[in-house]
Amino acid sequence: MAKDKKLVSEITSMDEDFAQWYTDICKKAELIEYTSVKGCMVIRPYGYAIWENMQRILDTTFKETGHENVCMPMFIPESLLQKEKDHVEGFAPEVAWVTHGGNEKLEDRLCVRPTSETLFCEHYANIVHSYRDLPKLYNQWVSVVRWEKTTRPFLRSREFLWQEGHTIHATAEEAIEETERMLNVYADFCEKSLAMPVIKGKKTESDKFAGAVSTYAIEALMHDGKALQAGTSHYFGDGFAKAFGIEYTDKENKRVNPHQTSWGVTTRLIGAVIMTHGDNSGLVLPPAVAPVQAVIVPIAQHKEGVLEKANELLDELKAAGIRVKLDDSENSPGWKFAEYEMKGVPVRIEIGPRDIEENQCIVAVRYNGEKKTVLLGDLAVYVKALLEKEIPEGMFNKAAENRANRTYACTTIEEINKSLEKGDGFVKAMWCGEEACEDEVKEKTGVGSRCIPFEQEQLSDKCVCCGKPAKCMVYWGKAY
RNA sequence: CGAGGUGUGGCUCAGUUUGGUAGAGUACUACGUUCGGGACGUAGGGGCCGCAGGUUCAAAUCCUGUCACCUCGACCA
Repeated sequence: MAKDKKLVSEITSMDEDFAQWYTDICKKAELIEYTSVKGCMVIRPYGYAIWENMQRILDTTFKETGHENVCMPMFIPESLLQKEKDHVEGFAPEVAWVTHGGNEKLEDRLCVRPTSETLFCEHYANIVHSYRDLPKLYNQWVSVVRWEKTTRPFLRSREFLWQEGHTIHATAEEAIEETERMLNVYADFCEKSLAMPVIKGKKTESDKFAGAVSTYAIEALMHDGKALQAGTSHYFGDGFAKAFGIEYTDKENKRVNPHQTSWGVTTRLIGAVIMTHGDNSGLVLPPAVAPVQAVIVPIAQHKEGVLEKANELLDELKAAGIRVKLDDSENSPGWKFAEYEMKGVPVRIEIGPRDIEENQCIVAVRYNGEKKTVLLGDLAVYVKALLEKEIPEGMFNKAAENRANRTYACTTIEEINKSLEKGDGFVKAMWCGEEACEDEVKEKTGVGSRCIPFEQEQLSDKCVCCGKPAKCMVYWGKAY
């Protein structure tokens, strides 16, 4: 077991050292390891277990909403990728190509999927013939490859794990409803399971997915005031259907094109959790996705009765359905405290000779550092309540407060610049809808449009940039 | 791709200016003492000093080339 776990930098000196703080946590909490494959990373067991928990929760919801899991090939022939013009233009600069099979050169080279719309389309074209075949609600858990120039663990790597949902519907209304429904699934997951507040909204024209009619997104604000897109949901209209020749016969015996959606979240969510909740001592995990929800640290474990009692507590908490671990290694208690704080374990239970005499133990909460003495008889119920209610709610409120402190409502460019002097964050400002203004705001202030939130506010009736009548309020922010 | 920086035990680095036995901290192994916030002692193992050439009696150190990685800028879940 490696023991040098101290964080090199601290979050208090946020601006310069934030990136260092972030990568330190990724490595020291044993989430990842770098490899000889540039821009890719090993997700280690502890990091992968977080992802598995996210998968389990989301997949359960997908099943409840009627989706079926499938698996498409990893390769897409160039000819297939070419069929939808906007789509190929958007993805071409960042796809990896397979040019040879063994020693033979391929006639139609294959790209390693950057996303699977084209494959799903080909499949739909084969199986959708009648209105009775619709809708089809699919999802797949796979990895995709995008040849990024600069990479960062979880936030941007060349290969990443994700879930991509793809659905096809008879009508536009149905498809739009699905797009919004899945965005809400993501938002609920982020807010309830990850304790991370998000803004739900629509992307501007310039920022939408390649080939989409409209793109919806959830945006979260990180510790350092930068915005992170945590999930997307796209409505495609019938554009892909036309390009791929997907048609069905409706009730009136007419041939028509169906309407499609796709939506996805990725292992980036792990990065979002780190940067939303992490602190100077390391990672802070929301209980719902923490691989270990509670750790028992015995004090003076060589003394009689300590390990026996610790094991009793272990069994009791396990029986209560808590993911609990007893660390009976030879490391000192202080070392163990620091170790599990680094790894973000939500609850720590200390049990030593003094406690055993008093029939109690100490329960420490990771996210706020609070320690309490709890009678052994009450422990399981107490910890269960912490994990299910108090900790997730407390973490959410803390994150929401940070976001509120870093959200600025502005009516002029000058005001935006002045606000940002206090630190990066979300800027709320009115917009006329013109791309020129969107670009100008970014150029003059450094913040780009993140989304047009569903929850609109009327901050003023003029565009923050050109002063012409405003169409909507936009969230602006710096991206990673 | 444009600019800057760094390559030395697993990790963090010193040593390079001025060439002369390969260093420290930490981690690792063993034994003993410890144990309520990253314990201590003793002993031990571990290096083609990024790679390839060159100069020299002698190169981690000087010269040439090369590769890799990191940070900052444009694109991106």
